[in-house]
Amino acid sequence: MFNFSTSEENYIKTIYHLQTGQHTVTTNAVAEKLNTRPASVTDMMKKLKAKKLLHYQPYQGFRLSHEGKRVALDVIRRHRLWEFFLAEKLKFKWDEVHALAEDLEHVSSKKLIDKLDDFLGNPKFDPHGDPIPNSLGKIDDSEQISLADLPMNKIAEVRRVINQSGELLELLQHKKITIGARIEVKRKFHFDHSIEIKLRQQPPFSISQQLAKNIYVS
Amino acid sequence: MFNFSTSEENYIKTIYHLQTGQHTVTTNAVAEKLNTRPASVTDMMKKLKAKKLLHYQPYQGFRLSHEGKRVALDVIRRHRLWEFFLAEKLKFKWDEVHALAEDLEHVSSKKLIDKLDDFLGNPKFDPHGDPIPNSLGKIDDSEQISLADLPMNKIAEVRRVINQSGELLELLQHKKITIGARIEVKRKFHFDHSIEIKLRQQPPFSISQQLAKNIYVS
DNA sequence: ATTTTTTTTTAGATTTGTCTAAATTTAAAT
DNA sequence: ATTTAAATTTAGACAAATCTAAAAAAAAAT
Repeated sequence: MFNFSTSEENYIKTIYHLQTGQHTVTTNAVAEKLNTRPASVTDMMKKLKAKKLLHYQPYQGFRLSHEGKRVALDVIRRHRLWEFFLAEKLKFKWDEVHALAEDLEHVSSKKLIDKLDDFLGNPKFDPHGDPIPNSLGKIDDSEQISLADLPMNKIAEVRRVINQSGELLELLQHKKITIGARIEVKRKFHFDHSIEIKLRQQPPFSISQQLAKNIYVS
Repeated sequence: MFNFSTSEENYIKTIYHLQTGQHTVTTNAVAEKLNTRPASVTDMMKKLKAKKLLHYQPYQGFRLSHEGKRVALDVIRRHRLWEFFLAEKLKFKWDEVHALAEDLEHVSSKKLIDKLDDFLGNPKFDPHGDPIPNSLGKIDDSEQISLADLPMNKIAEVRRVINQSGELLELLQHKKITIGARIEVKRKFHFDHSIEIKLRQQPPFSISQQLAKNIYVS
């Protein structure tokens, strides 16, 4: 386990997010994401290649190495845990937490992050619904779908809510729909697309399509 | 309100701690505290002088300006709030929090720190017993004395406990002596220097001199 | 198959914060 | 009052991370 600069961590994290499937990540894409110039990206790629954090041949784009992914997941873990902390404990709005977590994520004491994780109750998803890697870098990759698209009689877990308005939160609270709750669709009414759902220890009740679309489960 | 680099903040904070009374702060003293070389200190002093954060004439030492003190208190506020958070919420030992807070203190969003302050219940003292400046930079400068030295029949407030052993904490918990509790010395026994104390809503009871010496009040 | 355009890299410069070694100033000692 | 020692500053260099402008390579268009 080595230590990386804030700048290195930002590049690694960005590449992680950009690299999906087999595709190679391009210089321009990274430059745009990080608001820097392509030349700066090339400079950093040389550095990260020398540190064996990514595979890179000039003009051929790059991909993170195994070690690079490990570092990326570590940064992402820190980021998402801080986001969770900011939203859950400090009552920041969902759209405010990202920018603050960008700074906090670079404080990299492993012990600090693991204790923070415990303090927060080992959350599995951040306030945006993105999964939080555990201390080994393992990430829950189960797909999330809208409750409106959940097949009938399949039990799923509430992961997140898209809309962050006070009105929605009030409604959820009243219906006792909380993050982590197990939920099941019992019926679908085609007339208005409302659905009847069932929570544990409760009789079934129905909710509007509008609400269902805002709730994501997996 | 401007923004300062981590390095600038560290210099300002260090000078604040070193400057007591009328004395001027020396180049060597700062260099030693920050583990840098005197030449680096001189370089930074020029920079901070240009930013009007301190008064400085070559070879004459330096003192923070009004603005410099404001910045210092802001950094110190952030540092001590994070220390409180780490000790109180994440259950770090008192001797572990300082190093971590050194990193966290440079995340400087005012809103973040004010929300953290509220979340922690607006603590007045950090785990080492040092006062936490409020968001305006005002600091509680009341003296702290050992409970063993508190005059009789004078009500004081428990500020901190020197020793951080589990044994001591266990004893304090049993006696229900907590930070912030109002406490009063009722009698002093000269035989063994034990003292009889009284807490609110409780009958008086006595504690050993050894314990009293470890409790600081103000 | 060229030419043109786009992408990427190189070369050289800049800023911040640091350093070493030498020069200068101040303080201490004789 | 000099000399010596200690503290401080200057001069010049370096590493990290960035930039601009120019060169080179790859991709797209004719």
